[in-house]
Amino acid sequence: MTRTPSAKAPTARERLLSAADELFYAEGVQTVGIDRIIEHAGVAKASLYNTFGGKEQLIRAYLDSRHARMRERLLRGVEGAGSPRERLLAVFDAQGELFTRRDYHGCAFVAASAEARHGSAIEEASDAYRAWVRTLFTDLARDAGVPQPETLARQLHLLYDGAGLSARMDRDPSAATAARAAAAVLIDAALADRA
Amino acid sequence: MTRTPSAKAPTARERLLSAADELFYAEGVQTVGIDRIIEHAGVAKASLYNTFGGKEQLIRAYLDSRHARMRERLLRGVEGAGSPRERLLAVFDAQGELFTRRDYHGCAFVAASAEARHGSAIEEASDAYRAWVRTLFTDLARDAGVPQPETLARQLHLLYDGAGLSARMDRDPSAATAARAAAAVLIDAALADRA
DNA sequence: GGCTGAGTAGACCGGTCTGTCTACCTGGGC
DNA sequence: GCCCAGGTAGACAGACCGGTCTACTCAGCC
Repeated sequence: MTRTPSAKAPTARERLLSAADELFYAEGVQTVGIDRIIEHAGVAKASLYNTFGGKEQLIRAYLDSRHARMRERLLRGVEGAGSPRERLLAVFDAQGELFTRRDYHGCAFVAASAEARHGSAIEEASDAYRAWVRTLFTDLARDAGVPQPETLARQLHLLYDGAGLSARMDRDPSAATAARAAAAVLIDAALADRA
Repeated sequence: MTRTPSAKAPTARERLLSAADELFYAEGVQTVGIDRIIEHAGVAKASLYNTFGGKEQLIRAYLDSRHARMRERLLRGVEGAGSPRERLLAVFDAQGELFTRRDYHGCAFVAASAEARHGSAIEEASDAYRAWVRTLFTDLARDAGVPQPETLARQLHLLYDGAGLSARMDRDPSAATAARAAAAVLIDAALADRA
């Protein structure tokens, strides 16, 4: 399917995904029209419809690629940390690196879901992303030996969401360190509950 | 200006605001067009432009009314609580009441900001709302006697945001109780830091 | 050398968007 | 009785939307 040429000149598919990633993320999937994307990609309109089938599927592909990149980013951050406790906190460090980028515009899934219909492809992609994050926190919490890993994971996920939202809405990258500090308190409290 | 007739038949302004509140909140300020609103309000198009000047100003008025209602809701919840600690937690209870409503669709300001231009009236309204929430948490934290009320307020605001976001994205109203439990841990930890 | 698949350029379609405008109605105060 | 503010109904403008379609180009492979 995806032959990942990459070495040679980028295919129309790659150019479209790259343009979609840039424009959809910067201005929103509703606001940005097909014409802007094909122009920015330097690609014919027919290529978009032959390759993806329509705007909705292009949005889906854009979100899936965001999911994959976020997964790699968080896992890389986690594997560079030592103790289980530090691995949990490393998630917030990895997230916080994004906040300092001047093109940071909030969580792509939150933005895309804002005006999405119930049951849409956007909702599916968001659900998949959120489930993965939850699982990551749950696995790390279990490794840390807390009595109720699901409970701690849920609380940390709230902080994770809140940090991304605050970094965007308040235009304040320090949300990551605030979330990290709060996470440390919650983790230590959960660890203190061990028998 | 606003003579608040209310007793007699609702004015065009009131009908428009009511329709905007319903449709904008349920489907998004981008998705819902002028025509849908004036039809739902049973009002002529000219009335909208005479009264508000345009869609952007109508959105602004819609957000301002949401802000006012949310402020009343949270303050009512807080004033019903006893100790300073309970007053802080009451914010999450008041927020959680919203989550159980089947028409809950997330934070209106987050949704409206998702695809808003930088510097727009939407951003102004969101900033005002968020500043008010932050001040509420800060004042309550100060009343509770924690050493660094701003720090605790910031952390609780993260949980508040995360709860609203999770209730929407995960379609799970129990986000409020999870946030409340996490908030209790953070509050108690902050209180334990007192000299 | 000819075929094929991927891609290009751009006209075109029906529909929708915000916003403007004209023309008409109507009830309450003077 | 008259006026007029505030409202209604709806045509209209100009832009843009997602999507379809035709006709053409061109590189690589058999």
